[in-house]
Amino acid sequence: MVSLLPIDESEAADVCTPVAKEALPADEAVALAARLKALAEPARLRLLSVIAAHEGREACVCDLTEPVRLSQPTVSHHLKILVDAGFLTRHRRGAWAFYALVPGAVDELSAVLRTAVDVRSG
Amino acid sequence: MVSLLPIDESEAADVCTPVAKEALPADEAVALAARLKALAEPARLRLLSVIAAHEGREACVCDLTEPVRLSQPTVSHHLKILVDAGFLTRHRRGAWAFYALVPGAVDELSAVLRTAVDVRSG
DNA sequence: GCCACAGATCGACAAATGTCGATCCGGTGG
DNA sequence: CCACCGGATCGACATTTGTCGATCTGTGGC
Repeated sequence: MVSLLPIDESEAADVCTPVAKEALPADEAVALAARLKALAEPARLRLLSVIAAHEGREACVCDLTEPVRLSQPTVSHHLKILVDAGFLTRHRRGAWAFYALVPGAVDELSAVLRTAVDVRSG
Repeated sequence: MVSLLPIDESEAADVCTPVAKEALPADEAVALAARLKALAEPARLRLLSVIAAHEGREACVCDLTEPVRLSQPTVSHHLKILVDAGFLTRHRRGAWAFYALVPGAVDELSAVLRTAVDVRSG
């Protein structure tokens, strides 16, 4: 029903939505997917894990290239993505750049994920 | 330290690991990243959400193309990815293919994610 | 001032990913 | 049997993504 794929603009103004519960809005889906994309990479998961295992939950780049077996530019690239997504913070100490876990970031993401996608049997 | 990026095979046999806690093993990271990748896409998040909002937590493809505004082949493609990742099941009923949520899948993923990456302050 | 080193950025490149139209498959109903 | 409809698969294509070597930036020591 509803034809196949009209995508005509005439239905843009839907006064009353016949759908029972509205799904994830497109912009929310994009935002959530962006954060998930930051985690959906083996190297980045391992980077987070290595940092979490370090004392003080922080590490500099030179401590990270060897465990993940990647070049320094590649590690820097992944770290930037994790910082931009809010999972890490960066602060310089002397010549080194230290990356530290943002404490509740992963927890909060998984909570949002559950409420946005799964049961929500309200 | 440890030089820059040797990647020589001589250290493959590490009898005693000097690292305090071992990070995510590479294969585990790949497996977890694969499941996260399946969710890290706006269209797929919305598909899951639309299915979750349907009565009986299941829907056929014809009910899904319109909410996500994508062509039928693209929707089928995304659904296959979600099935392969274990978030949906597919079963035919007459001419239609019904996709249903796997109840605890997202919950379990977020639990694994937390324990694998985040605090684990043990 | 200059050199050495940690790290970021750039440019290039291969591989993976999202999207669609066209086509193929498989039930339903005439 | 044939037409039709829901859905899967295929082939093509543009975009994104991961990776690296080369280079730039910036900090500290001499």
